[in-house]
Amino acid sequence: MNTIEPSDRIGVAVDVVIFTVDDGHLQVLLSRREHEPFEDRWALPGGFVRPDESADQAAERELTAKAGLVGVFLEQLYTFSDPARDPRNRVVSVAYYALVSRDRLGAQAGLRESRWFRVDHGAGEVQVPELGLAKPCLAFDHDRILEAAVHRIQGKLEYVPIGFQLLPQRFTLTEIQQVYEAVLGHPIDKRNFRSKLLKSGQVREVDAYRTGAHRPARLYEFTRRTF
Amino acid sequence: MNTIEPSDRIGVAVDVVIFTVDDGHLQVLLSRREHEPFEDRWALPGGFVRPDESADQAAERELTAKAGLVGVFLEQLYTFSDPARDPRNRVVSVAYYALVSRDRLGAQAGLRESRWFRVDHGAGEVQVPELGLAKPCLAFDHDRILEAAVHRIQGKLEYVPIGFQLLPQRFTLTEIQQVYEAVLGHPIDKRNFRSKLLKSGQVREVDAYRTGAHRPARLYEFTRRTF
DNA sequence: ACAAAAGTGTTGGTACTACACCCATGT
DNA sequence: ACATGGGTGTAGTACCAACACTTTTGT
Repeated sequence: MNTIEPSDRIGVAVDVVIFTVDDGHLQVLLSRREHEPFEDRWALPGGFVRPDESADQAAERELTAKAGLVGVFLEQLYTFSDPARDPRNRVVSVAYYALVSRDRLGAQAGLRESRWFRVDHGAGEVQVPELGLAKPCLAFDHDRILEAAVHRIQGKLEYVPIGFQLLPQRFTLTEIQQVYEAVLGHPIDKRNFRSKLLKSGQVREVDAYRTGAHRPARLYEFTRRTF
Repeated sequence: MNTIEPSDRIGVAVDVVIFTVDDGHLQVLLSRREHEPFEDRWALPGGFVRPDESADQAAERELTAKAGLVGVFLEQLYTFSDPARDPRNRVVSVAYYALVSRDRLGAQAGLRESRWFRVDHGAGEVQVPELGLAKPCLAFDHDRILEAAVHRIQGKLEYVPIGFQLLPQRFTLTEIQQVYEAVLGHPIDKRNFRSKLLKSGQVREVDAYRTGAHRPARLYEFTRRTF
């Protein structure tokens, strides 16, 4: 118990659930696997933790390597350790989730056959409609990881201001409402949403308007800029 | 990236923060380490995950082996993976926390030089007064793990009914209030606490009284008996 | 002029806080 | 009888949900 036997050693990986909101829907970045096991199946971006880095660092590294993203919101989600979760080797996965705004997605997201997929979660069930309704639709236990990540951001959104991670620096109140609706999966009353958000002091109005096909919309920014 | 090199393998351990409430205070079970590193220092009970078990199973096994506890509330907390957290080998620790009622603590808790220590957390700082105020007072990064566990149960207690895990099946309203006060670290108004708890439907009164030195107190039990 | 999204207040109900006195029992 | 913990209600405030119309712009 005080020394580590080789047999006690286990592969440690990170998997990152990268979310964005686009087109009024929650989206997740998936990569097509290029190797066995689960070759050609869609999976969460991930990889092994190196001997000299923490899991947090490994997750950041994955984020940069697989999605070209630096400095985005990233938090640990849960550790998945079923001995059978990888059919070949014993691998424990420390799962993370990241939130990215559309405007930080450049051409990078085309790297390594990876794409954004819409995530639906109407009646409790979390689904990736493009991949069919039958579970599992992802490699390994990534369906479970995705489901846990969706539940986490839903719960967290209600009491911590993480919504702005999914928005550009300046945004309209309608845009932030759409983010909330996409994450929570249900419509929200416009007047209640706006008055609550403004009273909370999380946002401040700026002297600019988003101009478009109709009446221009006032722009806002978050008061606490993190990172 | 598709096969695991020996150099990618890392020791995977679990550490369990076992809480109880006694004497109006939150208490944590610590074991004295019998080996290097940190020999003779107090530490959270823990051990390596075996090749054929999940981290959850390893945590349950530790709970039984180190504290004689079976079937108690146990949840994953966070995974600690700083490469320097163990000065000798690379070990990632999946931390858990457990909640136990005093009445389930038998003579078992004397095993392997382990004892309960009071945990204080008045002004945000989490401290084990008996071990002094200077940090670190525990082995490895166990101070950080303990702190994270205290924050977790404080947050969770406010919106999920986990308080009854720290109580015997039947209890008085004063007893459950003392549990809340011990965990949250501040006094609570008696009338507000009672009316809120009763209105929530979490408890049901039973036809029995706790008799003692003064007026007998009505006993209650939780409506949802888990496990 | 019209289509489309922006913007704006009130009302009723519910939940939370603060607060002080009488009751039942053992000694 | 008294000391000790058990038990109870109300009033003010803050938050939440439901709800519909006017304004501004581009076409």
